[in-house]
Amino acid sequence: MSIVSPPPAHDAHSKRERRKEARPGELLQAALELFVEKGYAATRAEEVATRAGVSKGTLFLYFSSKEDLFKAVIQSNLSTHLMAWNQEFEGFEGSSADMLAYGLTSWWTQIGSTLAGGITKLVMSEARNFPEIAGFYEREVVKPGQHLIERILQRGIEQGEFRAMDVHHVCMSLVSAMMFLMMWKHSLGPCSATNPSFDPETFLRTHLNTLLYGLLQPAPRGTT
Amino acid sequence: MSIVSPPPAHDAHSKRERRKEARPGELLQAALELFVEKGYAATRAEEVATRAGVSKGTLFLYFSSKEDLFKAVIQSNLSTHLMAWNQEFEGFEGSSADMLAYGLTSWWTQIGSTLAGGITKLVMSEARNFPEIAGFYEREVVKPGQHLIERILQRGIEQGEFRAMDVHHVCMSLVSAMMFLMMWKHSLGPCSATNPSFDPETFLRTHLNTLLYGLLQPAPRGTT
Amino acid sequence: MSIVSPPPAHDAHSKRERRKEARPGELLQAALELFVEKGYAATRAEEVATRAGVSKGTLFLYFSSKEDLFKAVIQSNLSTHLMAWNQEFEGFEGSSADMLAYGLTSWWTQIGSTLAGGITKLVMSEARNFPEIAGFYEREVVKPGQHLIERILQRGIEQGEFRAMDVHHVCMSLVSAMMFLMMWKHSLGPCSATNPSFDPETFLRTHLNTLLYGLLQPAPRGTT
Amino acid sequence: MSIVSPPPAHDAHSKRERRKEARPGELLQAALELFVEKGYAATRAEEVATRAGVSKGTLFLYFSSKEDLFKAVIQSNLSTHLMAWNQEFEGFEGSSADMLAYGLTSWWTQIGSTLAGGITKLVMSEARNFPEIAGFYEREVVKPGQHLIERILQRGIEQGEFRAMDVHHVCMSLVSAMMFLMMWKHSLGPCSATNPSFDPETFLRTHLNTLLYGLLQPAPRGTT
DNA sequence: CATGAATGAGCTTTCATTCAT
DNA sequence: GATGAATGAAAGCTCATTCAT
Repeated sequence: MSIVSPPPAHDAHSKRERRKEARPGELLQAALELFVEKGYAATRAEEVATRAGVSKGTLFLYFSSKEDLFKAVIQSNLSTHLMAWNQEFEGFEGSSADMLAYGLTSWWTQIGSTLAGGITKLVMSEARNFPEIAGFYEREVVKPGQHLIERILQRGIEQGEFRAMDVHHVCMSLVSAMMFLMMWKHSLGPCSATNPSFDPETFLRTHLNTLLYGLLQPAPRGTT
Repeated sequence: MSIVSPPPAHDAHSKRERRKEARPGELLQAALELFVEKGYAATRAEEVATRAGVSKGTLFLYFSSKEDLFKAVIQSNLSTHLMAWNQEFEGFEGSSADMLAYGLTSWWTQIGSTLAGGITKLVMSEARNFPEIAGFYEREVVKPGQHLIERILQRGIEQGEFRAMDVHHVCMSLVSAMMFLMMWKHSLGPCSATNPSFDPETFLRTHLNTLLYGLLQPAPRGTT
Repeated sequence: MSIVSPPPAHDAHSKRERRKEARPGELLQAALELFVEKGYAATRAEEVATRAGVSKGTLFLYFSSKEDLFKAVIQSNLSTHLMAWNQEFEGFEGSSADMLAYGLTSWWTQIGSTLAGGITKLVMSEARNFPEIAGFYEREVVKPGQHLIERILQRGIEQGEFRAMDVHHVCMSLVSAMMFLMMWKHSLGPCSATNPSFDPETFLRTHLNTLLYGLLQPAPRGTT
Repeated sequence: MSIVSPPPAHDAHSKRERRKEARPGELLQAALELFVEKGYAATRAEEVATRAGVSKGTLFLYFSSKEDLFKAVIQSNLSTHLMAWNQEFEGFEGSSADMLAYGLTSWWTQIGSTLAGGITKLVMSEARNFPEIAGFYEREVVKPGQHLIERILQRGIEQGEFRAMDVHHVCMSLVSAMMFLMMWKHSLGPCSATNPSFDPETFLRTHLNTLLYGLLQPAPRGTT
């Protein structure tokens, strides 16, 4: 169940040929790890090749340039979990607040905290240099994700759980927390010895709770 | 009306000296533009110089290295604002909620909506490759910024406006919205024609309101 | 018959591999020539590469920096000889005076009269600017060289050939002659048409003889 | 009695004008010190100017280039002490051995150990790049120096103190010790923590004594 | 197909030299 | 004359890309 889709191994082929077919996937996996770890520019083509167990030259046999490799890495790794979540949404029975909590938790476990989270950071970092990728990412990830969250919010309103709201912008508030976590995990976080106690899951829970319950004292509410 | 270094007030100086005083500001402005536009690593030192109307060598007359230039860009565009805000905080008379609203608005007007907002995206993107800059940014911007917000939240609690909360994590919720805006504006935003209706100021207001008042219906409160 | 790295003995290799094995030697030879001719600082890395028949980049494939190249030049031209001489010393049967004579002659034949002699001049010239190289030279060449000479002198004393002496300083007297020759050959010598009759080998022999037998008339000895 | 010839100070001139006339001398002095200390290439033109108390531009008012400055430094500092010694030689009454000892001692005190010694090292280091200077140095310093030493040796032979010898080469043996000292003092010496006990004057004395008395045991002399 | 030696454009930084003031 | 801001030619080093083997 690797993020990278491994090619099916026809068992009639020799080991060597199977190896050959796996090459692109191995290279993509190596590239993914390194790009996430060090960034696109700072990753040398040879490193990718070495980690994939091939030589520099071979890399360029499968990808015409480093840029091409980058695009392939991103695209091959954006088969999002969104479809699964969409289905879960359809059958969910609990409150919409629970749904959000469940969604955020799942997201962090399955995406945010994994290499896939690094891809988001990568895409954000390189978007300006690779507009094509930015567009792809928005179409494949951002849009569907927003749609799902907005549906949950809408459901909450319709069921009387949530008060009326600007669904789109509230959705962004939720998304912002997720993006924040990914950027932190892959940018400043690793560079700072501070905030060592910062715990993503606690943050997510706090964020959601604050959004749900608000900060103001119940008492003086009507007063303001 | 540049954010960077005010024009010289002395009028007795020769044309050349006036140029000299203006140089650092011109270079910082050029660097800011190019860094935000193309990224730090992808911007050549000579480009910065050229855009500032000087030669390569002159850049290094004012900044000892490209990295030094980057730091100066951060400092002149962000650090200074933080100091000003800290002072405003001291004299602020209104409610803490107003204070947050005022702070977010000021931030958007003076930083978020300007090129300076791109610096954050820049730093996040390059942090792993330039740990020293990451450290510098954390020391000069993140820490002071968090400190300021947390003080406001604390003030709200002490004055009975806000309920007890995990100050640090709530602070992050506010920060996440700002960071989200900056990433959006400088990463995916410019690359996608979609979300044209997305309005940062409305988003900020919505975000703050949601944090303050919560999403849940007042009625079922306490029930959940 | 180059001093540097013997030609490959393996004959099963392809043309390309044979080149690869020869490269370091070719580069070292080119570097030696240019360094001696123009000085270390005044020699551009690319010149060395060009003279060795390769491109700039290739040089750095074999030597991680220009300084590294310099060290390798020292090592391949001087350090190796010292080790050989140390071994010869162990098996030498003749008188210590003969040993000195043999040593000086060998030195002149194998180092002093060759380009390798220029290295010493080179190191002396650049020592202040490249302390690390100076240290390297002292560790690799000066120390072992002095040690060898002092051992010979010591042997002479112990065998009753030489009278008691300040071994270290007498060693320096021998070294000074060698250094003088190298400085002369590579500094003033080539620039002056004078002293055409100056013959290094005769000088060395005279120097050693004078050191051995002294200048004073045997008669008035003890009187002074 | 500075090594650098200070221009005569006409007292009718104003202080400023006197300053102006002194400029070249001050620049030469500053350049001398820095060239000796750091070498020609490693000394920046601006450093020289700063040490002389003027600006970069002014340096080029007096010397058309750094190279020109270098030549001027060397030439203005080679007014050797040889004339004085030649005169002392004429009137010397003691033994020729004493004369050599006295000469070497004086030389070290007045030249070898001073900045002038550094000039020699400088000349040796840069001779290949400045053949003109090398020639100048040989004519003005080397030749007269050799001539003086050879005359002393000749006198020793004629007076029956010394045995017959190859005067020229023995002269070189003496010179080699002096050159060795200067190179050591200005090259490897300052870079090596080793040989801390190395004392130039002791070395010179030992060197001369060894040359005079030889190393071999008096007893087995006729035997060899 | 796979390799890895070789390439060379490209980048940051230095510093002698110029010239407007 | 004096100044010092500005210049731009180098130089060391990296790394994506090529291609002979």
